Amino acid sequence: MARGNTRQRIQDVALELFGEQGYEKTSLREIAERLEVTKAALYYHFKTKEDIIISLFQDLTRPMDEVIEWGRTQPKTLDVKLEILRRYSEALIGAEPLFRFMQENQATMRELSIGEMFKERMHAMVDLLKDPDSAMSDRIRCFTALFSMHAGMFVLKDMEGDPEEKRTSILEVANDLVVQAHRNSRA
Amino acid sequence: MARGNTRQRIQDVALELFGEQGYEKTSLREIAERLEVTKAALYYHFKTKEDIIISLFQDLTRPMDEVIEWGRTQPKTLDVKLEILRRYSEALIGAEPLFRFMQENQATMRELSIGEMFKERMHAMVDLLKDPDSAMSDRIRCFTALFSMHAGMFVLKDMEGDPEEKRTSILEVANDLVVQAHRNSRA
Amino acid sequence: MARGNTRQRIQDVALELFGEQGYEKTSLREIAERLEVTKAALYYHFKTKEDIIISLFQDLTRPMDEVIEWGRTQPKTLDVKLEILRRYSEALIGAEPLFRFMQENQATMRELSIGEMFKERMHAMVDLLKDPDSAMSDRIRCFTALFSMHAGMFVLKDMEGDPEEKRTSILEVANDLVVQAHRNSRA
Amino acid sequence: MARGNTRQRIQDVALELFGEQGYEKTSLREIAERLEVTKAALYYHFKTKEDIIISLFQDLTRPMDEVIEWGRTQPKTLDVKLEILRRYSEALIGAEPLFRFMQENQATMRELSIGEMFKERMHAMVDLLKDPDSAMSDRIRCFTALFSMHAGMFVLKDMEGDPEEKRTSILEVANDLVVQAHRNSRA
DNA sequence: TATGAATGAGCATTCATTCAT
DNA sequence: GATGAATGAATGCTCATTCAT
Repeated sequence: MARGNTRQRIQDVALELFGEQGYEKTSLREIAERLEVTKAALYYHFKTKEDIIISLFQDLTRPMDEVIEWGRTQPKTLDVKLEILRRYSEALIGAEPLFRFMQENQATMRELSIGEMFKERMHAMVDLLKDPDSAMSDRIRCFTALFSMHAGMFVLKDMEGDPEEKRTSILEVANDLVVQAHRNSRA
Repeated sequence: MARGNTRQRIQDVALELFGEQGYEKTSLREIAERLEVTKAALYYHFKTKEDIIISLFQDLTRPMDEVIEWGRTQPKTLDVKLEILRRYSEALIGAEPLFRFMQENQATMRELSIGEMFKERMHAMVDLLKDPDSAMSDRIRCFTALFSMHAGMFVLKDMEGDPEEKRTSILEVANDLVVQAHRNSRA
Repeated sequence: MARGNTRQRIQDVALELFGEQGYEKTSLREIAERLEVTKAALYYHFKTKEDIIISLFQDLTRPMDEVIEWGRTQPKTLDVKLEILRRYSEALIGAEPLFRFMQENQATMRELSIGEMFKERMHAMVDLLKDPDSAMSDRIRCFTALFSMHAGMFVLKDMEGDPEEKRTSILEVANDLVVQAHRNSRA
Repeated sequence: MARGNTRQRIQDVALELFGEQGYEKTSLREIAERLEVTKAALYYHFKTKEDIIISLFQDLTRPMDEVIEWGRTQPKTLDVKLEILRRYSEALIGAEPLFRFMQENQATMRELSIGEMFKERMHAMVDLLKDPDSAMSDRIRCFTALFSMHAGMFVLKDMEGDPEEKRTSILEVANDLVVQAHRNSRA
C-alpha cells in the first residue's frame, strides 16, 4: 500500500467523481469509500470539500497560466495569436477532466470561489486574441474560439472519430475564427 | 390570492431558482417558501422534483421543435440553412432561461431524462445544417454554430452592449460558420 | 358505471389492499386510485381511515356472532362443541380476507378499537369450548384449536393441496384438540 | 455515558418499540429520542431501518438454527422429535420479543427480507418433525405444534398463570400433536 | 356525490463537519 | 496520519385530513 500520497489520491478520485456525477451529487462518503479510508481522513488532508476542488484547480491550470504569461510578452501579430491557440489547446489536454467538470458544473462554479478565477483567465485570453478596437462580432469570434476549445472535447465525445483528430479539427475551426477576427479588425 | 395558476407560478419560480443556484442546490422548500405555499402543495401539482423541470423543458422547447419540423420539409440549400438559423435564434429568445439552466447544469442534465431529449434535438439540428458527406471540421462548424447560439446569450451577459445587438452578432458568427461548412462540402 | 355502490366498492378495495400490504402501508391515495375516484370521495363515505376498517369488521363478523349466540343457548355437550367448531369454520370462509388482515396486522389491531372487540369474541368462543374448571393445558387446547382455524387458511397457503381439503383437515385437528380437552376435564 | 455499546442499545430499544407499536409505526426519531442520541447516530450503526431488524433477527435466531442443525444429524425417532420440540421451546425463550414482533407484523414481514428467512426455518422444522409420507392432517399437526409454540407465549399473556407453567403446557400440547402425527404415519 | 387545491406533521435518509483518541 | 462516533441541518417525499365549490 503506497504511503504519503493520500492527498494526491484524494484529488484523483475526487476529480473523477466530480466529473462523473457533478460536485453537489458527489459526497465525501463516496470519495472516502472508493479510497478505502474514512471520511475523517479526508479532513486531515483538506479543510473542507471546497478545498479539494480549489486545490485541483490550482494544480491543473498552471500550464494555462504559463501560456497567458508568455502571450503577454509577445507582439499582437496573427502568428502569435495562432501560436497562443496552439499552446492553449495543448495545455488543455492535461486539464481535460477539470474543464469537463467546470463546463458541466457552471451553476456550482458561480458560488465557488474558483468561478471568478476562471472568468478572469478567460478574459485575459480574449484580450490576447482580440485587438483593442475590435467590433463586437469579432470579440464574439474570439470568445467562440476559446469556448469551443473548452467545450469541444467532451461535447463531441459521442461523435465518431479519433480524439486527436477531433482536437486538431477544433483547433482548425478556432484558428479560422481568430484569423477572421484579426483580418476584420485590421481591414 | 390568485387561483388556478399555481402550477404556472411553480414553474416560473422553479426556473428562476434553478437558474440562479442550480438544480441540486435548489430545494423544494425554497420554491415553496418563495411562493408562500407548503412543500406539499408542490407535490399536488408535480409528482417529483424532476417532473417540474421536465414540464418546463416540454413547454419551452416547443418553438424549437417547430423550427426543426419546418426545416425537414425544406431543400438543403444555403438559404434554407440560414433561415433555419434565423428562426432558431428567435425561438431561443423565449427559452433563454431554460438554456442557461441546461448549459450550467450539464452534470445534472446527464442524469435527468431531459438530457437525452436535448441531445436528440441537437443532432436533429446538425443534420439539417450539415451535408451528408461533410468533413469532420465542417460538422464541427455546424456544431459550434449551434453551440455558440445556445451559450452565447448568457455567457456574454457581462460583456457590454445591447442584448439584441449581441444576439444578431452571434447569429452573424453562426451564419459565417455554416456558410463556410456549406461551401467546403460543395467544393 | 354502477351507481350508489361506491361505499361497498371502497370496502372491497380497502380490504384487498389492507390484506396485500398491511393497514399502515396502504394509503388512501392508493385506494382512491384503484377506484378511480379522488381521495376526497373516500371522505364523503367514511369519516376516517380507521372508519373504513371498523365498517369492514362489523359487516364481516356478523356470522361469527351468530355462532356464538347460538352456542350460548346450547348445553355444553361434546356434540355441541364440535358443532360450534363446524359452524365457526364455515363462518370463517366468508371472513377469510378479514382474518388474514387481522392475523397479519396484530400490532396495528392493538391500537385500533377493533382489537378489543376481537379479543372479547375470542374469549367468548373459548368459554363455549372449555369447561368451567378445565386445566390450563386444556384451555390452551381450546385456544390452539381456534387459533389454528383463524391462522391456518393463509399460513398454509403455500402448502400444496386443495383449499377445501385443507379447511377440513384443519377442522379435524381442531376437533381432536377439543375432544381431548373435553375428555380430560370430565375424567 | 457508556461507550461502545450504542449498537446494542439501539437494537434493544428498537425491538422494544417495534414490539409495542409495530415496525411501520415506530419511527427512527422515536428510537433515537428514547436513546438520547440523534437520528443520524442510528445511521452510523445501521445502514437502514430494515437493517436494524435484520440484525436483530440474525442475533436472536441463532439458538434455533442450532436446534435444527442438531436435529438433522439425528434419526427420525419419536424421542428425537420430542427432544427437538423441547430444545426448540427453550431456544424460543430468549427470542420471545422477536417472535412476538414477527407474529404481530406479518404483513410487514412479507415485504422484509427476513420474512423469507423465517419461512425457510419453519419448513426446516416441519421437515424434522413429520415423516416423508405423512398425510396432510399430520403435516398440519406438526405445523400447528410449532405455530402454537411461537404464538402461545404472548397470545396467552393475558391468561392468568405462571409463565414457565404456560410454556410447559404449550409444549405438552405440541408434544401431543407430534405424537399423534408420528403414530398416524407409522400406522 | 363528488372534486380540486391545499395543509401540517411526519418520515427515512444523507450530508458536511467535528473531535477525542 | 488516521479512525470511531456522533451531530445538526437539510432534503425529497408521503400521508391523513380539510374545505370551499
